[in-house]
Amino acid sequence: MKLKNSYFFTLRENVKDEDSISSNLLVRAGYIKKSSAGIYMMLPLGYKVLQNIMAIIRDEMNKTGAQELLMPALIPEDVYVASGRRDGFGKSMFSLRDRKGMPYVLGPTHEELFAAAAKMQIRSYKDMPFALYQFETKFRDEPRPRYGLIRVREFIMKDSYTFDKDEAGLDEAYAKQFNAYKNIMDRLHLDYRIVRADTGVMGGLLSEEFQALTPMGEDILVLCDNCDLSSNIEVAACKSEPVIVEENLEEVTLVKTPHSRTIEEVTDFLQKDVKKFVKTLIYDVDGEPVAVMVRGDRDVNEVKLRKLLNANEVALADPEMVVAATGADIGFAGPIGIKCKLVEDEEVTHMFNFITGANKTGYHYTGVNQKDFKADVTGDVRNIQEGDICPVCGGRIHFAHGIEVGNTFKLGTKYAKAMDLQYLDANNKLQYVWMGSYGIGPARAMAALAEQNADENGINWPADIAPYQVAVVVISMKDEQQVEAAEKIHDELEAAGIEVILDNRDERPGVKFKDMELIGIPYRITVGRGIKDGMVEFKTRVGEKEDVALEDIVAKVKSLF
RNA sequence: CGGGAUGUAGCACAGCUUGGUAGUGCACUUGAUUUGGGAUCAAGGGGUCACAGGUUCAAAUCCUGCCAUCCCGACCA
Repeated sequence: MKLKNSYFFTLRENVKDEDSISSNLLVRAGYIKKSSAGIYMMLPLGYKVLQNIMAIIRDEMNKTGAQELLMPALIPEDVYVASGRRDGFGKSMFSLRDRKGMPYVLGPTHEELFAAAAKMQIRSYKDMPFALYQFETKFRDEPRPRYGLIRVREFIMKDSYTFDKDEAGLDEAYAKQFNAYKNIMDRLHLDYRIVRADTGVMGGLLSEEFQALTPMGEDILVLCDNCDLSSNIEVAACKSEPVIVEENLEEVTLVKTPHSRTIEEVTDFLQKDVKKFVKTLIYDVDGEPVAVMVRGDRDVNEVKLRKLLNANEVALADPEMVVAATGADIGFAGPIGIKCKLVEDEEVTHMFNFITGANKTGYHYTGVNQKDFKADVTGDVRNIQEGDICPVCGGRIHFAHGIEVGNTFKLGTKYAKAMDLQYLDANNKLQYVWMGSYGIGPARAMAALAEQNADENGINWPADIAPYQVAVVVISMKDEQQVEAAEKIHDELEAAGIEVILDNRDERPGVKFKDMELIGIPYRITVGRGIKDGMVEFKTRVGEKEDVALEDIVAKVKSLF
């Protein structure tokens, strides 16, 4: 590829409406450009990287024996109504009507259509197992797109689906896909962790996420200093510290706490350790108010709460619901005398003589103990924190941040039941098909790689991901000898199947060097004044310069691949 | 969906308070001098000041509405 007369541009400054290292670099380097909120143009350089990533994914998918196909993006709404997921997705589905008024949606994920496809194949247990996959554009109307390619509203996803006759078959298929995902992450050179996660809208038996580690990642990964615990915070179990029993139980005392609503305000006012407080939050659980008690320095984990209560939707209650449940303004809720269901975090049962709201505006109770109220449900409903005890081994917990690049689900028979996907077993009995689904976001992988491999000069792609492996920079386009030699190197490398970019623009050397580093080409050959002595210069993206004889340079570069 | 901010040249911004010829840097064009790490000088091109109304002799500037984008939160596969 020769730069002159090709589509290529870079920007010297950061752009205002990009909010992460990767998106700023990718935009500045001319890989992508925001078209509207959460929707991006994939420009030639970006599309090349994306295709390199997709090629690796496709290769690993094919190795599992999965077959590639392509589903439509435009899907009748009925399909999601039938599976019961129309409401689950809610506003995050793009929906539209055709000329006859028929409601359609733009597919956010494709379990339903794949189940329909499987239905055409499956009659008996002899028709399984098999696996299908696609690279398809997904549409999800995110409330808040951000971080460039990380959280977008339109993106390509590789999704695969496995179909088996029983759980053992699913386990095997899942293991195969899981292994392929590990290979993919390794071949992409991503620094990643695999964590247990919530099954969310997908439902099913098991969910594991492939998280690319980066400080800007939106997901919090719970890791242990001592064992191999690895979990998304949304499902990380908590274990309470050893209990120190306090013998002297105080009596409940009403204390005036004017203008003290938040935990910070009350702890400041009463001059007590925040761990002596219990905060009581009012949640709207499927329309009903539920009070949730956690220690003052803890956060409620809504995923755990939803599971504990077997609920569909959990959200903080609006002010009217809070006032109705507590009889007081927001900020004074407590367990004593609350007029709704009461959930107590397991850790609170180990606390003595603590402080709670009094359900009376401007007042709190001190000296509260278990005997003073009655919880309807007790369970683990808090977020684990750094420094907590590992629930598995007793070691200490620390956090990492990650970008969810891939996710694997053991769906079980949920979709088969919803879509009536059955087969005849060997005993001539109808059984439901066991499904797995597996997603990976190539563009997220691209952003995560840029995030993980950036320095002050730009991106530093792994060699087999970069849009071009080698840049040949001509120092002076007026020097025919240089131009001739550079073109020869370019042509020979290209003939050898190496992706090479020839910077033959009429620019100063500094501009060319900066640009090649910004876009992240791993190897650079500079053809300059040394050509008079038959020498060119070789340099890796982050390494030192090295003089190489012109006749050796092609062989040297070839030997790197 | 709540709170906040911003829309002025391809990019980053100033100008708005106090209405009166549309500005700066980068990028772009031409010329000269340069030429191994984002050159210098000179001369240029490029604008419906998001959009729609209103006030005014006169609106980027004041008022109303609207759209978009971003940030914080909520939400999130």
